Amino acid sequence: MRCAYIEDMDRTTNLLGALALAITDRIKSGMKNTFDRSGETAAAIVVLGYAPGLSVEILRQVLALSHPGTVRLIDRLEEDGLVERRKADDGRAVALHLTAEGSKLRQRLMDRRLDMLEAALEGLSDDDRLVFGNLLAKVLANLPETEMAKHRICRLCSVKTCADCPIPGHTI
Amino acid sequence: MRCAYIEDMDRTTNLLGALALAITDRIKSGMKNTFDRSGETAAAIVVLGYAPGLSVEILRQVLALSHPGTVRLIDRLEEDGLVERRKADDGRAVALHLTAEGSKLRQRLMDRRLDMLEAALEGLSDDDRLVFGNLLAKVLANLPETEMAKHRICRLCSVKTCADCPIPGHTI
DNA sequence: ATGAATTATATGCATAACGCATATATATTT
DNA sequence: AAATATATATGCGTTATGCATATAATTCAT
Repeated sequence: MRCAYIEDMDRTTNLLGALALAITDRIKSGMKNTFDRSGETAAAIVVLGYAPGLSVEILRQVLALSHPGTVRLIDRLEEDGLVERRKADDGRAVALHLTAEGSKLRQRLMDRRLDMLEAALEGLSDDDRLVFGNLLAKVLANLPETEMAKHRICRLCSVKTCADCPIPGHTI
Repeated sequence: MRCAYIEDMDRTTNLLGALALAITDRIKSGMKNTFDRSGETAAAIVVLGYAPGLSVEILRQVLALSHPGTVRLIDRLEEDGLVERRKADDGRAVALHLTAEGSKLRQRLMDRRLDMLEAALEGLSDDDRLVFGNLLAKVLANLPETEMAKHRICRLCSVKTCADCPIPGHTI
């Protein structure tokens, strides 16, 4: 026999999974309409906007891809004219930079993501939104187990600075 | 100039995207440890558990894949010994059924998903959890625009019945 | 009731997005 | 200066997809 209390816990747990899935579906599909690539390609563009000159190795860790996977991802973005490989201080490394076109696309991707999120939150009152935001922040603050996980969680975020970011000690 | 009100709205919007991404990352990675396939394959197993005898065509709509994509997905699951194609009433159609092994794997996948979700909610008080669950339900209730979208949102859910499901009129 | 349209599935072929193993170039350490 | 470590790139294979098309069964219109 299970008490109502436990049932409520299960409900919250499962609902979080359902909403997370629905929201990422929508964001992915919205972004795919703007930029016809899948996987971590869009995330790479957003991250490179926050961290111009990033190396392939660090980008790899943020995207949680293999080394060759990241190299090929950058190959594709370079072919698309969205990213440039430049010389880095460390002669082994490559400094990745968005082109002007890449920056424009990045803004469109981020806007599209926010559109999808806004639409999803349409039914919430202003009060509900505030409460919801604070709870989201509380959950987010507990999630990352490493420094890199913080960057990873924020790899699609639309914030200029992370002053408001609930994830402690996170600056990209 | 932007007022604090708008800033809070933006924060909630963005945080929902960040949390959704982090949670689906974790669920995907947890499920992948249990079952080394990606894409919609795990979702197919969960859905077929709820709807034994489902046709490829309906499954295709739930998973939002192309027809050939779904046929090949079922080919893989059949090769893995997880799904069987049986005769359907409609002679054109195929009735998809999980094998015993498929059902066992399905339970492991659903357990793994709940484990990841439980871990994410660890930092919330019981009160917070209830409030959070009600807000998640409110957002979820507004999301689906078609009947099929309801099934799609619930394609990984861990619920025997949808009596508690916040999505109106949803029975699989 | 029969031919036409529709529906369900499957196959041929191609591609995007990866991973593993390995090679190469540059830095760092001993 | 040699050995080791680090950053990137390439060869090759695989998984999960899509588009175009073929085949089989059902439904509909006459």
